[in-house]
Amino acid sequence: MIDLKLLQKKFEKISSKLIKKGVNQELLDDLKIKNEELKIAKQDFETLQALQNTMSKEFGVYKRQGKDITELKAKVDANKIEISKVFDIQRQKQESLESLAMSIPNIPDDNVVDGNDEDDNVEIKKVLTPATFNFTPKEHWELADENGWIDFERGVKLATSRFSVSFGLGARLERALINFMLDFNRCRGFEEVSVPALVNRKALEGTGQLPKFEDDLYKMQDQELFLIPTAEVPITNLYQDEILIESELPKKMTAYTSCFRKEAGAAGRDTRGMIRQHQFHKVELVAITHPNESEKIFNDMVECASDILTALKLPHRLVSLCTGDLGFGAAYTVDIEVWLPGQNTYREISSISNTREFQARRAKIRFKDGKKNNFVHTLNGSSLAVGRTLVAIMENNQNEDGSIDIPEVLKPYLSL
RNA sequence: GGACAAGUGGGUGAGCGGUUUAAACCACAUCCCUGCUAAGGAUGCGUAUGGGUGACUGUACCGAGAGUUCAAAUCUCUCCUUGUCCA
Repeated sequence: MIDLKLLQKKFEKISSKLIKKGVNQELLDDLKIKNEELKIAKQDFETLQALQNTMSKEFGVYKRQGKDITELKAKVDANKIEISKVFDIQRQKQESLESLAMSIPNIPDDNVVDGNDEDDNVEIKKVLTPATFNFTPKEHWELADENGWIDFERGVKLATSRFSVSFGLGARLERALINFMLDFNRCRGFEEVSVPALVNRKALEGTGQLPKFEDDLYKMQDQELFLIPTAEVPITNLYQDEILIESELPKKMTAYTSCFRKEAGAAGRDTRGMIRQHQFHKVELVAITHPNESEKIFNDMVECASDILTALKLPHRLVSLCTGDLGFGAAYTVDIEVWLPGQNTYREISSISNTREFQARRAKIRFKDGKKNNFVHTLNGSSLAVGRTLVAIMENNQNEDGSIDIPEVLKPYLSL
């Protein structure tokens, strides 16, 4: 959640930044007015409440002294009716402010480039040069099919479209990639955790998927539980409602989970292959840090994900997202895009974001900063999307006969 | 699935509807005394939010939510969680 005090103080500056992220002006004006109104309503309520408390105490004194209480009771009763009226106003304003504030995205950092969509993102650097093929490279679904690694039809049979089944070396490669990535991250100081794949509403509100993006989540029918769209949700919320000791920071964690997304807004996009599936494997990095440290750790996380691709000898590039392409909770984001020769383009394989205190404020993750409690910074990033990594391996390592070279670093994981 | 019990500041743990302004102890912080593998004393010490330049102060919070009452940690109801004993 954005800092309402800060919004109030620097309304022009902050609202202009939020508008660049696609929030409309009226919403922000409304938020400002509601915030001011709530303050007044609260004061009204609290004044009456204070009066009520004093009178109640007086009541006790009267009784003890055996005094007549009829007059006092009349006053108290009248005040009580007034309180309930004022309280209703206050609560209604509180609720409407809260629901509005929860749907406002994070404020982009100053150095995020203005832009509307992914076309305005800025390339930071390229790593490794794509190989040239002396034949026309195939797309991964052809290769997956030829090698018997992935069966898209049977995935549809079992569930619905955008589900697939991996077989044999394809399945083993996925598992090898997961283990390789987890080990790699562990060596970079990220503690491995294993978390639930179902989480409650509060957790999703904490990281910002709710209340706005419920349409993209799979929800249980008989319980208020959702399948996680990313491990970021359970890992970050591990420390929800906690006050951490400064010396415990940073907390750096990595986890492998399946992720589940309805892909509600992506009808028609990437319908072939395993680029965009409803269920996919992902190894995630999350860091909970002191505010002073978050930028440094952010860079570590980008480097970690990029180095995994380098270790796999996969050409990729780093891209800084523009304001219009930033996710809901992110203050700034670096995407890593891997080269896919079959598609002759770079495709997102990792997205690393610093949410600064946006999620911490929502999930109430704080640390003792001297005498005061302060919000931590939370960061998350994929390292990496497993399915897309497999796609990249297939397309980049393909030979003319359709066979695929296994990356050296994975061979120990495959007992090859 | 059934029966019973419990949930109180960082921890342990008191709390007859109204001197509770949530005791006490531990931990922690600052200071004092002492003077060296110690020990003792004083003070402070929850969270959120509003007002005030500030000292200070208002309000809410005792698992969550509702109710009874002038007044609820305390009484009632529902739910959640944990524990124990059944199946």
